[in-house]
Amino acid sequence: MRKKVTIKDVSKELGLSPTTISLVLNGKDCSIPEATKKRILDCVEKLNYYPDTIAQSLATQKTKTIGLLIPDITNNFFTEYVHSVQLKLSSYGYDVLLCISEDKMEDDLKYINLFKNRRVDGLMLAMSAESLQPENLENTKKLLNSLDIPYIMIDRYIDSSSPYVGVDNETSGFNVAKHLINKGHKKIGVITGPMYLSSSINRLKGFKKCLKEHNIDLPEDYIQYMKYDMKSGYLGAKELLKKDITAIFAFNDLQAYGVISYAKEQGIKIPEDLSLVGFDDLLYSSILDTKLTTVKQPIESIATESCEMMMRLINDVDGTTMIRLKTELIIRNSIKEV
Amino acid sequence: MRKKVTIKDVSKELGLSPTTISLVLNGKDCSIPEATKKRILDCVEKLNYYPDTIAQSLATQKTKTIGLLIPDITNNFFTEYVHSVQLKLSSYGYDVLLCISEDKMEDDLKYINLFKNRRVDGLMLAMSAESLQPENLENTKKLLNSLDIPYIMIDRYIDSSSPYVGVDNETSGFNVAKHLINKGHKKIGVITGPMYLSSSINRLKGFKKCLKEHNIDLPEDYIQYMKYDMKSGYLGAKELLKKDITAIFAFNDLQAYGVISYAKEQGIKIPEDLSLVGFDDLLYSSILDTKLTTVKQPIESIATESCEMMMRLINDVDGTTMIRLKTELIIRNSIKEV
DNA sequence: TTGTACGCGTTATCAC
DNA sequence: GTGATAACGCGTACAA
Repeated sequence: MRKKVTIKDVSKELGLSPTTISLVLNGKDCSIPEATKKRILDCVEKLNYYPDTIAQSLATQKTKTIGLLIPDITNNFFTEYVHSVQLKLSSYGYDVLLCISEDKMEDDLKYINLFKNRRVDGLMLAMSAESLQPENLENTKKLLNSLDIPYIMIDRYIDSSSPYVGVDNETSGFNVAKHLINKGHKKIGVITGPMYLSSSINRLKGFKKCLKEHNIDLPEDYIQYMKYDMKSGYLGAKELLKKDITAIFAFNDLQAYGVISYAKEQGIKIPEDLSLVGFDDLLYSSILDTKLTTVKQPIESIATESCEMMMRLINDVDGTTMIRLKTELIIRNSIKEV
Repeated sequence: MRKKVTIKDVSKELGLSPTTISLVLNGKDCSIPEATKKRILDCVEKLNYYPDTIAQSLATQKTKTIGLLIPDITNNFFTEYVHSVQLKLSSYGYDVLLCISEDKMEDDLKYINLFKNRRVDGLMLAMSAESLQPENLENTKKLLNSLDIPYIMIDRYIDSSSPYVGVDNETSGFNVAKHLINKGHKKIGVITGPMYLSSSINRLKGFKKCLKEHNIDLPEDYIQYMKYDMKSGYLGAKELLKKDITAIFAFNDLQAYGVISYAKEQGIKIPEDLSLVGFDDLLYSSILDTKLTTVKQPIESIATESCEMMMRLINDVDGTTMIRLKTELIIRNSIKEV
């Protein structure tokens, strides 16, 4: 194992002081002759010197690392987000430390502490559902406030005091309702996510608003309050299909897959017997036997916007800290006109 | 932003030397009175002191970080692996730096260099298909050999000179063939992955071996050499269904989904008109309309074994460096008896 | 049992 | 234009 080449080695080789070399390498070319500059660069190349990130971090107190916390890795919405973020941040010279909380508050805490210890320069957080429950909310807020690291919330937010990037869930919910109503549906069941997540709250809000505008009733038992996974979709469908509904709005695609699974089991055909809308537009939604009509989240834009916001926070430049992106209704063939 | 508490602060507060405190904190309790120990621990608690990871790293030359490189984040095989690894490593006190190569050799190179710069303590690599192509293999080997960091290959290997964890693909391929043959199939089409990936090579090898043992022919045009994604499955099915085959063995589940998609489009029923086997047992395979018979990779075991091997390499303890785990054939209903 | 002094590899400050 | 020197915060060998 060959020894690491340090700046001193370069210094000795050239008979120049480390300071000078450091200046050139970091582009702080106050007043160094081109000739010397070239000599340094050549020598660096020759010796294959590159600065030690650790030592750099200690000296500058910056790690060029961003902590990224997501609740669920089986949900492709988050994995695609992780990918885009990693790509984008790397173009800024930052790397990402990834942690997965499995929607447990305990892990949020554990990993945020880990990020603090690692002295990451910024945090991008999609907090666990548990941390956002009413009884834990105060503690979560306290935790975030005590952070001396810039952070932004992703996908789910607490309140306007924290920087946030996500989609306009209210309008999205509204648009789904509008589409279903246009197709003649009046008895629509809903499968929500956890109702302490802003995404669920707002999707439902927009949905209800549109129904109200059309004087359509939404009985409380048409709403199944569930979690954001496949099993919840299955169970929700089971309940809803006891009522005489003609359509289901699942608050994410995983749930919609669960609905499909239950319908299949019961010999209920989609869209002939039941219309279905999802949310997210995961990869699989386009290849299922019943191609799913769903709301597409602009994952790449979310990633781009959140990375740019992060850079703004880190570099202390002004700009908006609350971004809600538009979604797009992708119409496939899981909805029938009635 | 309050100042970080350093060991000196603790030292001053107590009137003890930093050395003593450091000793206690790192459990090197050679001979320190319980009383002093407690005083120190209490004070550390009170001041909320925790050591600076960066400074620690610089001093010890260890970062307690593992670089994890995967080719594709939309493939749930890898995401589930990432999750398990992160969990397992964190129990050893290690964190993971994640990079995704999108199967590009250029990115393998870029990220491995990044890992080197970051001075990670170890590398876990699922190299890109491109890096493993014959024409690039020499360069890839050279790159790996020049690494002065312990590394292991995941899922796909080069040769026995590199530590490796994966599954026994040959036996797996053999077992799929056996199952299909038992069900009466004789005309079986195959959709492979890139044939410079060990996984593909060995799956095909085992598959052919079993066919040969049963004196069953495998015409060259029953084999579609493709990539490990959904589109390849679609295209492969399109070709294969021009022949009079009764079954298809797709080398991963994503491809199988592609086959399903094409079959659906053509009104070909699975398993009535066509039998299908996949590989991986992704989450979705159990909920598709046609529940997929597939080979389950023990992802958690792969993660566990690879993390343990990593720890062995890092701590220089002996042990096997080549692990091939057993797979399990999950029989659902995508195969018909003929 | 405890303290001193130095090394880790940079960057930054301030003379020269 | 260039070069000492300190600082970053911790670990550790060695001395007391």
